[in-house]
Amino acid sequence: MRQVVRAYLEQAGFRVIAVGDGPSALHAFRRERPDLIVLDLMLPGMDGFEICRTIRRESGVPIIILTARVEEEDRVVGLELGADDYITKPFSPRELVARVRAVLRRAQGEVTAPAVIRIGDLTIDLDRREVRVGDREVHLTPTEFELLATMARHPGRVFTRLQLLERVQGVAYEGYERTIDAHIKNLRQKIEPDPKNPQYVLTVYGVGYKLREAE
Amino acid sequence: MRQVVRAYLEQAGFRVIAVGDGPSALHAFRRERPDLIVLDLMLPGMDGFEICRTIRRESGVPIIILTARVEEEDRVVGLELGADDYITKPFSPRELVARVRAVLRRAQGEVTAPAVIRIGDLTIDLDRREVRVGDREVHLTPTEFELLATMARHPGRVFTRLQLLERVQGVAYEGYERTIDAHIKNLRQKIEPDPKNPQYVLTVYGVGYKLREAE
DNA sequence: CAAGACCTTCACCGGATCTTCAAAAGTCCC
DNA sequence: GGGACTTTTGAAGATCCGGTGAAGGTCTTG
Repeated sequence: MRQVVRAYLEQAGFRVIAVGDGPSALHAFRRERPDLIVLDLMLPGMDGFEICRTIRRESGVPIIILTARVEEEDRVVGLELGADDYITKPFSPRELVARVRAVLRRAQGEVTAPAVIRIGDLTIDLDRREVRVGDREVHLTPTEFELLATMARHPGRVFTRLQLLERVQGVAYEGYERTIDAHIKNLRQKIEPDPKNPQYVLTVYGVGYKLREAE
Repeated sequence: MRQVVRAYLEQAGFRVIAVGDGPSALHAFRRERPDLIVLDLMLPGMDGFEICRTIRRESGVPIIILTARVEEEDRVVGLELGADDYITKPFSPRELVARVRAVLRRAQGEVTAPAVIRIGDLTIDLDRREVRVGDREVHLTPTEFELLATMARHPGRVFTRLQLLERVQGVAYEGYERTIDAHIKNLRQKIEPDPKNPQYVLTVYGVGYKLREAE
């Protein structure tokens, strides 16, 4: 079994260290600091879950549990102990390799999404909540940022004041539509080179506002 | 089916948007920017793999494929298209929830790469759980360390109090969001040269906190 | 089992931000 | 060019938000 897994993973280009019991596994983990661990729960010498727990206490290394235990309970426990994936035997070696790749892909940095929108000189980073004009960072209030971000997710599309209000203060919007105007004004002061002649936040007369599209 | 999945995920504390066909899925994805997508391959109106591929072109959002197709070939293709996990029917809802958590855990934070993070004079060793300012070691409580470590895994990214709370006391968070403020205050006392003018742990007004990026 | 460490909650304060209004300026269409 | 309507703008008062210190509760550890 161990040899099959090793062979397939090496075939796929990975360097593999294989050991045959729990204590050896812990020891090898501490010595080698692998990029990923495939852990068979049925190792002699130590409860598999216990090994998983111990490793998790010491490190965030990706762990794929491989086992004959098919009980739902075991799967849930394994995943909640911090395993990244849980594969039951019999399994396809090709699938194992694909799962190893998927977990590594995610674990080695492929973080969720850049989430950066660029329009002309304007850069909007949704995760960081940062807005830059050229390379000058501008400070926006929460409402201003939310307004800009809302329009930036659909450049060119027109938003009515009501839509913007809802987005900005939640569905339970109530109150003066014109409040949006005030925020738009402040936003323009901050991001427009010439607030009198907006080139980013455009007015759609009689309807609302929209953000210019990237060219 | 959709309702079952929705019910379980909501029960687990997630906010769910459910749609019933391919084009709606793409549309909802673009509009809502979810943290994770559970994708049924058998949606009407569009090939499931095609949807997966399209989303992957636009974003690194975590995707879990859910399907009745049990062929090894399909699994491998799904995972290689960039899916993070592949679950076949019939599946246990509890397992689905556990897998959603596992993928999110990995995607949202726990990047394995660097165990030591340096930001200015601040050094955070995740494996050793040690923090130094300059070469003075500072003692942090478990909660303080967890807070700092969470933000340090994504310097610059903004975390809401709720996200931090969840991370610090597990998914079953409950209680006062502003508890976080107290920990932040204590953390600042320990690591900031001038706690009144933080240069590491920054407040994002109306949203939460973030850690300064390394320059 | 008791001391100490740690966590949670609360209420108050000052500052940041939001809302509202009315006047001024602009736009549209005949 | 003019009337009706819409948007812009500045300012002021109201509101919201984060920082803080203290008090009490809970968990850990010897």
